[in-house]
Amino acid sequence: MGGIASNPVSPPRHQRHLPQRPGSEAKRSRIVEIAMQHFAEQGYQAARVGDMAAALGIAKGSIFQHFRSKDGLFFEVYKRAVRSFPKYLDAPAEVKNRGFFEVLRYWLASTEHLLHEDWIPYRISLLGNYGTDLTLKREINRFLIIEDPYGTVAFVRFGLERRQLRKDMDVEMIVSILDWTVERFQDALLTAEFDPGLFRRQGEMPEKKEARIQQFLDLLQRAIGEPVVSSRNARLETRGDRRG
Amino acid sequence: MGGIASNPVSPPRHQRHLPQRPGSEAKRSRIVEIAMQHFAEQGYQAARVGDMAAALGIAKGSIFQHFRSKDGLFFEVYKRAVRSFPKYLDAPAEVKNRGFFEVLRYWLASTEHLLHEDWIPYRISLLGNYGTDLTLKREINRFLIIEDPYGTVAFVRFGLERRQLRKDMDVEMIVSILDWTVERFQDALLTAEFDPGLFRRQGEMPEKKEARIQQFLDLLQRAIGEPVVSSRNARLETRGDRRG
DNA sequence: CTCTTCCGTGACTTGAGGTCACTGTTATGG
DNA sequence: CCATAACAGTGACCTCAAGTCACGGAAGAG
Repeated sequence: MGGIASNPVSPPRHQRHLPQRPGSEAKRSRIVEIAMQHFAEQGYQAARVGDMAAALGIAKGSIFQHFRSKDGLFFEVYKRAVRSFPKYLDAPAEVKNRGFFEVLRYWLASTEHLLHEDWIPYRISLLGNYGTDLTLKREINRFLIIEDPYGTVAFVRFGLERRQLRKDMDVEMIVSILDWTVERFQDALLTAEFDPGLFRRQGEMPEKKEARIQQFLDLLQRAIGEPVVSSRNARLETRGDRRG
Repeated sequence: MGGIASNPVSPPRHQRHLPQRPGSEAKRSRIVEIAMQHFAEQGYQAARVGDMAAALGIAKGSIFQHFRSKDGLFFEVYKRAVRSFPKYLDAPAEVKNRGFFEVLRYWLASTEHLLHEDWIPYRISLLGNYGTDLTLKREINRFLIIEDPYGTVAFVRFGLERRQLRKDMDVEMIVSILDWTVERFQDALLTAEFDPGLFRRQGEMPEKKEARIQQFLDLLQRAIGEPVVSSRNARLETRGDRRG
């Protein structure tokens, strides 16, 4: 060493400093908000950081002062979008009282409505799931595991406590299956009208939508639901039982 | 607008002419082959068209004579990769004789092995499914629907004929479910060792892999399998029936 | 051998992400 | 109330990769 101890400028890392001043957080937030619009409207690649800066009335460089890169900015946008979604157990109490699969039905049926109100975060999550680089996707998945933003784990526990889910599978497996299929089913439902051709199959959705949801719920119930034993203490009173 | 279209389609005027000379197809093929390597190794964004040209010993411009854009080139690469995979019903005859779910088990168990032999096409399909732009993904999905490269539809028909799949669901629904879950399950199995952290959950895979496959098959069988009616001409002799 | 058609080329253009030395701006301290 | 330091913001600038094009050479056809 032997340098002058008071020299604080020694860091060879010319790492850009993260904002620290009070008003800074608000600015970051504004950037994220505008960026979300742009990403949602244009897609990841086509969205231009320069345009966002222009829309904000600031210099492009300023954006890179707050976010290391376009990827980093998108990641922040993605996190905000996903956090804005409701969790499974945010369903109304009377729905929750009717049990696991009714909660699921509730969300499947109302997603479309929520989407019409505010399609931007949905589009962002779609981009994050299917429309970015794999390196970013890795980051995103880590986030999803850590935060569990839809509260899937808690929801599965809820189902297990109510004895509506099988106990002979690991929780992990159930959570995975639920995540995968619900996500895809929802995407198929939604993109059928918003993004024709983006997802496969699931032809027309006019008024067959409810029927599809029913079919899907039945399927899930068979797959991960507690089996109905013909002669035992079947506590079915809380289950929304209908079957073709 | 700006579709993906790899083949420069019918120039409206004196646009660049598409290749017609005999040796041209072979050259196209060589480009796709090298491009596949580069995309697989670097990812979509990081792969450089210039590098591919250099590796081929040709000029960068030449690549753009055969493929309209990087996107178009990737699309061609993707198609080749996916077409190189076996179809469900390509399983050995003795496996097929054991029925639908045994065919599934066969592929799930052997995918890892196939992957070790040749990981490049697998990586490409991963990129196509999760790591490119949404516009490209739309093109990809159209292709998957039209070509059905894994023969899922035929496979489901096979299962229906053998009365191993429920008849109270549309074929489309079964195909969708199968596509979704198998794809994700496979990705989770494979990336667990090839791409740690890319996919969610499905913790350690050491020797529990077989158990996981079994669990997954059981689950699928409950979900889409023909229900086992206690007292009927249950033709179970061909089913791999084990249960915890 | 010549003419036409095609093919490959590489220098060039375009344009987006990202950087940096500098300048205003705001908070602290005497 | 000014001096000083730390920071926020700037925009000209850089880098680098996709995509273009006028040209020269090669491969048929006659």
